[in-house]
Amino acid sequence: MLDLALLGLLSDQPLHGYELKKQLAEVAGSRAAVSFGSLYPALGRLEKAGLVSTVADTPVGRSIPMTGSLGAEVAAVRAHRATSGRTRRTRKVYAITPAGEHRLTELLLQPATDERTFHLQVAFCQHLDSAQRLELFERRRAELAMHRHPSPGADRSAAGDRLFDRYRRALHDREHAATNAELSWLDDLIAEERNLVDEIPPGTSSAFAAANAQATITPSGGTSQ
Amino acid sequence: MLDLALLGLLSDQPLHGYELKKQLAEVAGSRAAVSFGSLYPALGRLEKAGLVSTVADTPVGRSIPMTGSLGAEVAAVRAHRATSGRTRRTRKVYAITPAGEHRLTELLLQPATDERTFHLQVAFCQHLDSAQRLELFERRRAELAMHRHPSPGADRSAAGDRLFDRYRRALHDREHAATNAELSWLDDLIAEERNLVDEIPPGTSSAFAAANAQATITPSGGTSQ
DNA sequence: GTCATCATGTAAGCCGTTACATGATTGC
DNA sequence: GCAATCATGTAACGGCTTACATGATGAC
Repeated sequence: MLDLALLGLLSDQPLHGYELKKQLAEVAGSRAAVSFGSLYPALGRLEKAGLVSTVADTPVGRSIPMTGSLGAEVAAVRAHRATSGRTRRTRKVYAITPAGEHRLTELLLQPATDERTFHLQVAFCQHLDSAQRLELFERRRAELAMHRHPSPGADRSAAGDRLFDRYRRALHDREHAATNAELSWLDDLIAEERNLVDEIPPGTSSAFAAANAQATITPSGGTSQ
Repeated sequence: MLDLALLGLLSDQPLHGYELKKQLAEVAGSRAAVSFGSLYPALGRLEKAGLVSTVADTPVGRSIPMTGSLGAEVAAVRAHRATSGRTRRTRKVYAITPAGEHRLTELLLQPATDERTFHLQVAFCQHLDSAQRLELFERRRAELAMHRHPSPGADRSAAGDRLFDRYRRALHDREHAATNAELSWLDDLIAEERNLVDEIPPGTSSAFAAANAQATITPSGGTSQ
């Protein structure tokens, strides 16, 4: 899980440990927060495995909106020089390596064991192509639909029935509603992804696909752009 | 987390390990499933601590609806004798002790570290009185409301903005919706609990309170309101 | 007599945590 | 100078998992 989070974050831009922790909480919600005690050893491990490498010290702060395929380190360094002349020797800035990118793709495709991992996979699924994303979403959907609780009113007598008090019933009903909400969220994602696949004939360059993905946004609740 | 689950389950009725695992998955959803590798050592630990004790072997299956204050072990043994003459020597049936009940109450009142624990606390909160339940629900509500994500449309520029792609936006929006859903679920629970407190003047016997809690049930059909 | 299920346990290991230790930079 | 924050790390430990080992019971 940590590897996925770290590699995913670093595939956006090079970062140092402290900043990684902050951005992780931001991207994946406070529930995915990790402690330094696991973060730094993990970075060391990833570096030893050749999946990330330390680059020149670069304060990241508010980065440039990432204009395109421009080498991320270069951009970051440039931003630094422009912003302040200070050097911060104590920071170790990590960047993802090609091997790391490869590993990231593996981690994104690998069936998620838990909710948090799936969450992270979605957060970084921009690195996949539409077909792979569809697989990701649909696998999750199948998983959810499988061990779905029976609906609130149904068949109280079946299944041993540990639901003999109001609180367990409330819990059970809420669980059911939450699952349904996630299912329809997934259905939306899947439907949109299918549209992308239809609009972009196979073989089209990923640059075009990426641009398209940015443009095609659902008008929902103020998420206009 | 395991202790809470085990003590909670055993406070309903005596059970052996294998059965505990099954019922745990049932009550708390498949996400709370534990493996034998942690279950049995945990039971051993609880026994050594005097929070549970082994009782005579009792096949539990469909237990009697737990008529009241009747000693649970006695009931279970009686059920056994009536159902079949077989003895299953290999099972170790555990029952909760008074010390265990006390510990259970502690665990139910202790601020939940994670979602799963809160889930379990609700599942077993029948053992608390209304005031304590209210505290439980309201603490959770405060927690949720605190690090609540900003609403979907709001203030894109703030907060460093790691939300530059549609998938992260979708994730973020869903998170927001899920939090709101849980908040209103909690509000319902809290409102109902307040009604109970109002209906039952302080000082009333807990037996009456329990009967009342059983009787005042929302007409299902979901969390309408 | 053999297979599936029920039933209990141990050992090794993974993945994360908290607590501790250290030091640089910035603002007052 | 002093405190708050930034920044990196280590050590000990906790809780849960998988894999392994064992054996009883019941169905066919």
